[in-house]
Parts: sequence; structure tokens; C-alpha cells
Amino acid sequence: MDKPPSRRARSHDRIVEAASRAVRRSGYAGTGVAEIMNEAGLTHGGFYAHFESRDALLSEAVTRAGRDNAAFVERGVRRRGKGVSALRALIEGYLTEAHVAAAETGCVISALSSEIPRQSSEVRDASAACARALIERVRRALPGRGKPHDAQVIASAMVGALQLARAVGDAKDARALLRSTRAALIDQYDTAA
Amino acid sequence: MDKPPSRRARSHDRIVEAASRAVRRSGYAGTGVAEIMNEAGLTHGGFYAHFESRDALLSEAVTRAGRDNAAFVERGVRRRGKGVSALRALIEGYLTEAHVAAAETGCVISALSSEIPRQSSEVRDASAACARALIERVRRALPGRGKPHDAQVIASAMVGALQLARAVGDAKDARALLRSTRAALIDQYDTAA
DNA sequence: TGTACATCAGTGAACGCGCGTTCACTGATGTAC
DNA sequence: TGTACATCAGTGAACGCGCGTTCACTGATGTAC
Repeated sequence: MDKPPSRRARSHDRIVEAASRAVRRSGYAGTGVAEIMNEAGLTHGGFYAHFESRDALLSEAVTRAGRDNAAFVERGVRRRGKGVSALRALIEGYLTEAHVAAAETGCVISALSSEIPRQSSEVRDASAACARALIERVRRALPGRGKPHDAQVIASAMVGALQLARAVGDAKDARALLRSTRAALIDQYDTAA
Repeated sequence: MDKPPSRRARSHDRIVEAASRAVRRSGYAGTGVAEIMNEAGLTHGGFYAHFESRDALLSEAVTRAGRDNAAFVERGVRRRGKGVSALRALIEGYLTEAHVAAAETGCVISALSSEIPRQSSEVRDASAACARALIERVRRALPGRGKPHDAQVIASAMVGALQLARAVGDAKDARALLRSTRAALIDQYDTAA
């Protein structure tokens, strides 16, 4: 059986976990080493025993955030998935007011997308992988014979709508944006509808 | 007739113009007072004679960026607009590789969206107005009797696709994203097609 | 048109602050006997 | 099971740097006569 993780491994994990939330809450630029170490219950001095640089942490954090969120989405899809297509469950889970409010635990691409092109190649590569994974997750949820590029369009609309909903500031407008986009995507791409 | 603008007004204008590009190139967090003053041909000391704070500049900059880009888009739509619907001209102008590459002069929402929720209320309000203006511009381009919420969906897909295209890093994937989204939006919403 | 003066825009040095990073040290962990 | 010691993870002070902001001063602008 697995031996229990070392103290070091547990700390490392807590740091990355804290960073994966911080990065979605505060953005790449707003995420500081000292703050994260503090959230992980440590002092900032120990940071470089765990990571080569702040960017190394950011790239681990975004990868972790993508993975955690994917797992969360999978659970949601399975839970909703009684008599509802996977695509519909995915879209309805993503385009919710709860997701608008909870960026910290939500989709990492929607939380960071416009910052991605400005990052170091290390962080960009990790973030690009998350973007691809998101599109791939949409693709797998498509009913039988969706046109090959539908996943790209659906992912674009989902990410754009969530971000616009967060950006417009007004709750009523945000709701309208989510509702319109949910309806349009399900109407057009969910053949089971 | 208009009296010529004062030295002060000309400087103010150069600063805001420089900031409107800087903010799209480097993000809110990456835009510094000294750098912008330098780009405007001034030294940083004079900054606070023009603006109450850095945030005051950022909110002017985003407003300016939105207005300039809107004007640019209008010109593009008119230029393309020979025998092509306004909606098609708008979508085809927005979802291009040139726009992916030229964030600095492009749509301010696509350049900044994920950073917007983290800004001061001053900057957020100015940015939210740009987001609304973008949706409104799409709405005006819709053919006769588009369903009332189509503009929200189209704007979401445009913003999302442009950002994903910038995020995936790979030029081939970016092109595919743009192409899919252009085709899907025109196919579904451009009744003239 | 020219001079004298008041106002105003811009300069550059300085400030305090928070950041990423380094490092000598300490205290905890876990192995050897 | 207990002790001695080596290794390792974490601490906290310190560093240099760049940032937003302030300010006393200078040089340009433009008005009054």
C-alpha cells in the first residue's frame, strides 16, 4: 500500500492547493508568495525549498486548479446526469450564478484567460494545457456525432459568457447573459433536447 | 470654431492614449505610471497634475480604448460592408488572426476581461460599460428580428473564442478556433447567409 | 510689437511600501544501534 | 524501548528593486500694459 506522504510532500500539497485558489481569486499578478505560504500555514522563507521560483508555483497552481475543477465538474455532471444529456449537464453546471460568484474554485480559464498571454512561457504552457483540456471536456460531452469543431464554439461561448457575466457587475444583466447563452447552446447543440 | 487644445489638454490626451494601449498590452496590473508617462514623452513626476490616482488613469484608459476600438470596428464594418451583412462583417473582423496578434489595439474586453472583477469600483465601472457597449454593438449589427438575447450569446462566443485563441498558444489551434466560431455564428445568426 | 510678470505644466529627487528572493540558523523527523 | 546523531523542513531577518505617490523647484506659456 501507499506509504504516508512525507511532511515535505504534505506541505508542498498545501501550498499548491492554496495557490490554486489564490490564482483564481487574485489573478497571476495578484498572487504573492508570502500570502500563499501564510494560507498554507507556513512562513515565506521556506518557499524556495519547495519551488524554483514564483512562476514554477504558478504553473503548478494552474495545473492543479484545472484538474480539481475538472473533477468537480465531472461529479456535477454525474449528479445531474439523471435523464439529462452530458452536454446539457455540463453547460448548465458551468453557466450558473454560483459559478459567477465562486471564481476561486471555478474554471481556471474563465478566471485567468486574459492574463495568460502575458505570462512566462512556463505559466503560459500550463495554462494553455488547461484551455485545451476544457475544450476536450466539452468535446467528450457532445452527443454522438457533433460536428468536429462544435466543442471549440461551445467552450468559447461558455468562457465568454461567464466572463461577461462577471464583468458587467449588475446581477440582473449577468443572469440574462447566462440564461441566453445556456438556452442558445442547449437549443443548438443538445440533440437530445 | 474650436480653440486649439491647451498644452495641458494635449499632454492629458497623449497620456490616456498611451495608457489605452498599455492596458491592453500589459493588463491593468502590468501598467505602470512611469512607463506610461515615458511613452507619452513626459516624466513620471507630472502624473498627479493630470490624474487623481493610477486608478483614475486606468478607468479613463479603458473608456478610451473601448471608444477607439469601437470606431475602428465601425470603419472595418463599413469597409467590408459591400454586399455583406453588418453582422457578418463584425464577426469576420473580430475573429481574425490579426486581432489575436494585436491585443494592444484590439477589443479591450478580450484583452482584460478576467482582470475586471478584481479592479477598484472606479475601474470596474468603466470596464463594465465597455462590456455593455460591445454587446450593444453586436445587437445593432443583428439583422431585423434577431431574438432579443442573441447579441449576448454572440458577444460571449466572440470574446471567448478570441481569448482561447490567444491562450492556446499554438497558431494552428488558434486558427481552427477562430474558423469554427466564425462559421458557427454566421451560420446560425446571419439570416442573409 | 515688445517687455514684465503671474500662472501653470513638467522635472527629478525623494519617500515608504511590498514584493521576490536569499541565507544563516533552529527545531523536528527519522534512522542506527 | 531508549538514546545519539544526521538529515531535513521551516523560520525570520535581510537584501535589492520597482512601484505609486509627493514635493520643491524650474522653465514655458500667455496676459496686461
